[in-house]
Amino acid sequence: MGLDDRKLAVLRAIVEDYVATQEPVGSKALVERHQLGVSPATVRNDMAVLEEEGYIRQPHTSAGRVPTDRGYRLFVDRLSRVKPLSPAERRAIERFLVGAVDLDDVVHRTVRLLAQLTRQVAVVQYPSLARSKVRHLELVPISTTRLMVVMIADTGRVEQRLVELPGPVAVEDVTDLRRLVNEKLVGSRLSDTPPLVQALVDESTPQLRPAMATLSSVLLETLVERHEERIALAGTANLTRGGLLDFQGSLRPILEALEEEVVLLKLIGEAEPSTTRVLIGDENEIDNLRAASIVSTGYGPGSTIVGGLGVLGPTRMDYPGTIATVRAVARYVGELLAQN
Amino acid sequence: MGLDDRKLAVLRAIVEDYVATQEPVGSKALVERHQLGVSPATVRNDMAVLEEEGYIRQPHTSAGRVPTDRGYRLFVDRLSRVKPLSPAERRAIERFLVGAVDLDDVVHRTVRLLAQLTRQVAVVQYPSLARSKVRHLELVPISTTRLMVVMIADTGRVEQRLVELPGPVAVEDVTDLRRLVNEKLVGSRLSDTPPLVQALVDESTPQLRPAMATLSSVLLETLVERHEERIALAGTANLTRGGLLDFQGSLRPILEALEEEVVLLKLIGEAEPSTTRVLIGDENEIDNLRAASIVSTGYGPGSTIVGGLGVLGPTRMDYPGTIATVRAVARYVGELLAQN
DNA sequence: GACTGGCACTCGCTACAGTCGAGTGCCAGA
DNA sequence: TCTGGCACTCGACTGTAGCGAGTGCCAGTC
Repeated sequence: MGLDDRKLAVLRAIVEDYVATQEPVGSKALVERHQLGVSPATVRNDMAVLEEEGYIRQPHTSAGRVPTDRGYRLFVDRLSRVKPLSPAERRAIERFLVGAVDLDDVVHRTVRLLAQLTRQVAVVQYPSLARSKVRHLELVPISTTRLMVVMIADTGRVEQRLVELPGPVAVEDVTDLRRLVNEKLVGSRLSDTPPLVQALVDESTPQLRPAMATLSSVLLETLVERHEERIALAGTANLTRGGLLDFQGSLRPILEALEEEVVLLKLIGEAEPSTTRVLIGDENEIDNLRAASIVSTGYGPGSTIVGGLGVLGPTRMDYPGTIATVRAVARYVGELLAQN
Repeated sequence: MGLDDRKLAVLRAIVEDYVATQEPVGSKALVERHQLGVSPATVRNDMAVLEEEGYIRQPHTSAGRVPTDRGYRLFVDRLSRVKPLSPAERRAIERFLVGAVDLDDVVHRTVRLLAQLTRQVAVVQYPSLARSKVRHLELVPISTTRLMVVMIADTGRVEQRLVELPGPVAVEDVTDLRRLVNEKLVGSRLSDTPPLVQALVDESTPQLRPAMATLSSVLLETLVERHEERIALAGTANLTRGGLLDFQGSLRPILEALEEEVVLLKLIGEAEPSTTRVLIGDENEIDNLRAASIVSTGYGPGSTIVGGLGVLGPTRMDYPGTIATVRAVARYVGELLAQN
């Protein structure tokens, strides 16, 4: 029941042709377009086996074959090598590199670039706060009882939050607070801060304690507990390529899923170093995305990972090309971040 | 050739029925469902006139009538009154009010609320920087030659930008810079700052001048010239309601337009006080949105306007209901902003 | 003069039958 | 083990026919 080399070649040919033409592929067309060295009849026999094993299926009798999710999986794992990028793509990536002024700018450029190169929906997670270190905390008095706290992370992310103090606080006290939190927190990972933040409250003078208590609880709440993840999205219009054949006629579930940040984070936010994750159709845990595939990876300066990025498209997707592009973009973004 | 009352009533009935059923409406069905007090034949004559005048049209001979963009326009201008909100809607809006911690939070909640209530695509512009006043400018040294400048506006918006200085600057000099820019700029409208910023450079000591020059050019460039407008979007999945009948079969142009911030800003960002703007189909200047209508208005604390919000949907839209909802949401958001 | 009922006509939609052809499974033979 | 041949399946397409919603027009009525 093992699949011999020719059967694998047949599967590969089916996947490639189907991805290219979007039409079920038959035995005759297959031998014409690929040098398989055997007759259509033989290919048919191979196809019968592949179908039995669940790698391909027939939309209906007397139609060609179409890869199943399982077929794509085998293709990705064993039958394809990563395509080298074209010079044009390489240039496009480099061109986008220059002139980014800002983390926001970098993320937006990246997500658009990714959408454009892969012609799919692109998703980029902002550097995760949980994986960032505090570079600076700024406290800006808005009124006597209100403070704007601005956190600048080493990844370039800036988050702010309004803090409603329990009572009025003098300007000099704000200065003290600022000094204290910076002394204690700068340089530490946000995910490691809870004990430090607690210590801050404990060590405060009685005068500062109430303010420090609210401040620290806000810090914990916004920056650590429900860690403010952010996401950028682009290329949704690419979903309409290939008419209504992909995604079985309705974009609705896909569009709904794309609006849920939580869902997207789950998909691209769980990146591991230097791996590219490919989720094909059913492998996906989100019901709305059963008709889609996701290719994602982590990015970050050097070999550390601060966030994820990836693309989403129909299961009928050019996996080798997409994987190559996603990896390349992630690497470039990493370099860009390392420069700062 | 003026339209008498009954003809207007017929038009109104056609619009209402078509919006409700999404099907061309015929003379017989019309007299059955509305108390017009005349026979189908009479209605047919009226329809013929309405068609001649360009308010309705027939998709094909022997089909019912469908309103044209011009018909909708007449309906909106003269035949509909703003629907009062249902208690449920009112409650929904109020419920969303409480618990917003942040400008970001407010904007996101608003856009989701709007999408949910109108069942259309919702767009909310962040308070425009051009219409905000500077509340505070913070300069945070990132390295000796790099400064993070954080601007906090009175509307709650916070923008940051990395500044690459021409040479190293001492910490005390940063303190001076900070004091100077705040003294000069706090309280002023961003759109009015260019001369002030120029003055800042002129009045600087020779020691500070190079740094101040770069700083001020960055300020001008990011905050004034290409005034960093931001936009939030929600409810794209609502585009798929009504199958493919709306938007003549393809969502692509719509989705493309929605990705262009510039386009959206043009649509909802040009708000005038206390007016609700309705753009119907062709009236729209963006080609991609010829099949869509936009209902938008301005919002802001009190009677001032700091940004725009609105929804986008098919021309076949419940205008009275949508207008009411958009207005109500804008008013509530304004109140919310006034509290801060 | 305005409205109405009646009538012939239009034309999209659906159902049905027939044809075509791509593609298959199977089998006997090399 | 592969191949050529053959019968079979079934979706896609075409053409025809009947149905019915809806129209425009006209003669008649109030």
